[in-house]
Amino acid sequence: MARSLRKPKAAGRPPEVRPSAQQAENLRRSRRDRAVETAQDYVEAIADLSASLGEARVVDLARRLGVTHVTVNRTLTRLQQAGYVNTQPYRAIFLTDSGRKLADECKRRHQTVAAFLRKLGVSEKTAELDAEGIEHHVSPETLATFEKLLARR
Amino acid sequence: MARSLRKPKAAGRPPEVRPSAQQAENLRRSRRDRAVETAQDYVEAIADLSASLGEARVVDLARRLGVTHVTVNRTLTRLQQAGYVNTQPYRAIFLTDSGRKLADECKRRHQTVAAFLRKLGVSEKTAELDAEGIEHHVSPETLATFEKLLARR
DNA sequence: ATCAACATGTAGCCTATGTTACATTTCAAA
DNA sequence: TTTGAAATGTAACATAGGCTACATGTTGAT
Repeated sequence: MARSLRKPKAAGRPPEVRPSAQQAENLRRSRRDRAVETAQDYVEAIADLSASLGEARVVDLARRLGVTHVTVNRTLTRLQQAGYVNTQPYRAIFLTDSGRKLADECKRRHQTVAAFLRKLGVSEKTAELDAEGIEHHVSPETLATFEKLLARR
Repeated sequence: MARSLRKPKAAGRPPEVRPSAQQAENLRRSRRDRAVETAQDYVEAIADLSASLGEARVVDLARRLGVTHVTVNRTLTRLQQAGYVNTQPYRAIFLTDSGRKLADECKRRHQTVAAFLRKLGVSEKTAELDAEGIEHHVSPETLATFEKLLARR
């Protein structure tokens, strides 16, 4: 009843390599994306806080992101290595040009996704909630489609 | 120029507790969701492989998910603890009732999202790619909206 | 000018998810 | 029936992202 562990020499399945490989690639990308999601959430939060409070501090970021200041600290170290932020001990956090650019892209994408969902009839709260997760997985093509549909009507 | 580290006693910002707290909660949820994303990807893959090959084996899963068999192995251990799969050493992997139910939900959600994107005019390939990442972040309300719009027209 | 309270930093621990390298088991074929 | 290649399992390591507990720095108020 159970299939053998080894596939028979010549028999085997047809070369179903493509679909599986394609899916694997999709999932791999999906995972790889996760690595940058954090960076995006951080730079976006830093940009917002800088705009509303004049500067971004560790505690504010922690509150905003829903984590402890320790997590914020460690992540900031990596973001600095990645060239997105400038930090000095006990000082406020500033975005680099690269960080600011990323933040702008993220904000725009987030707003587009949220606006699109609202336009579809999704409630304000849910749209915001879902956009938070979805925004990181929307390709340029899909984003463009959203924008086009938002412009119409 | 730099704002003080401590906020002035009474002055401070207005109780901007809500927006920030809400955002933090959204992000927290977004993160929490990640924990189950893996389970969903796995049970979905197992269901598909079982359907197409008669059973799901570790190598097939690894190929399909784009990871090594080691990662698959460890994850399966946790999925078994979570009650989604049944495994025995050197044997094929089987979904429990609970696992099958989860897989069905995921598949349905994935197909809905992909179909919705295609209907918007997104290309086949991109729709599939984006759906892979988006599906895990679509709330029941948004999914229902997608389905409603798919039914129309 | 002092100092207590708050912000920030550090040490150490945990889980999830990846990896490579190597050991063990299975089974189709010689 | 033997056997070797493929499948599976295990050991040991790395990174990302959480946490608590504790140490250190800063500064508004006294």
